[in-house]
Amino acid sequence: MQPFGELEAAVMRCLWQRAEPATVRDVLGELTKSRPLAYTTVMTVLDNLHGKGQLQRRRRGRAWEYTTTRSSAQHTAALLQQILGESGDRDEALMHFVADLDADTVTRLRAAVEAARPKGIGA
Amino acid sequence: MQPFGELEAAVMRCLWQRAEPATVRDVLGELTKSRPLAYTTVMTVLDNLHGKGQLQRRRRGRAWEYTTTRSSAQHTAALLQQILGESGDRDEALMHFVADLDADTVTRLRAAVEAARPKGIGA
DNA sequence: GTAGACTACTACGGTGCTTAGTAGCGACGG
DNA sequence: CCGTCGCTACTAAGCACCGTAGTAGTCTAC
Repeated sequence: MQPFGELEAAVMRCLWQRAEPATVRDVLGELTKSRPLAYTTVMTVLDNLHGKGQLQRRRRGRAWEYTTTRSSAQHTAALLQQILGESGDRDEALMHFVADLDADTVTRLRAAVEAARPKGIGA
Repeated sequence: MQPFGELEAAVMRCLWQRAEPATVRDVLGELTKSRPLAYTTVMTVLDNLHGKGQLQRRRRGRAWEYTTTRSSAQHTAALLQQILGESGDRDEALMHFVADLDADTVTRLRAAVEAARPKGIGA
């Protein structure tokens, strides 16, 4: 699972925002607000993302209806996980990471960490 | 600042491990332990990484001596930061991220978060 | 001044993303 | 029943980046 290309990212963003299943035409309509794109271009991208497991699809009439397999947050979390996993020094990296966060985010992170400590169920 | 290629990553790992400045020949010596590479290949990669700002270099005799501009941990942290920044829902993403961490890492993360709370100096 | 080492410049193949065309199929309207 | 329109599947070309390396030029040391 590697980072998306530019257009792929735009497509994913579009799908994440609307929370509802979208057809090629839906996505095309959204994307062409900012730049001209061919119908087939969007279709190819959607098909590629489906092939990569990033999207699910179901028939609606003659068109496919695409949905993201993971929420944006889940995807981001998985990316973070992966980056951290590839890192040599997880702990050091986490330290730096937290140190660079703004105060507000640190607060939320602290809440999350506390919530994730149910007394020691750990691995 | 995007993820490294395979060889680039190997070079960075090599430089991070040895903590000392390294010449092309040094890196070549290290990398050829696992696979055959041409001197110029390594040179090109080092030069590219330097061009991308990932490496600094200084003359030593006639050769360049390369050093990483950031520690491995800093680099990882920056990547994490970037991923998170590109995400739509930072908070949700962090929640998922923490939820997926193993207990040990959560413990360390908690320590990091606590360390980052010097009473409320916030942004 | 000749040899060796090192750099700069150049180049080519592969892969993945972006972009899109063409052909074919199926449904609906007349 | 037939044509048109929309949609999909297949195919493909351009571009960028990475990996890989050769060649030529320069500088030092002997």
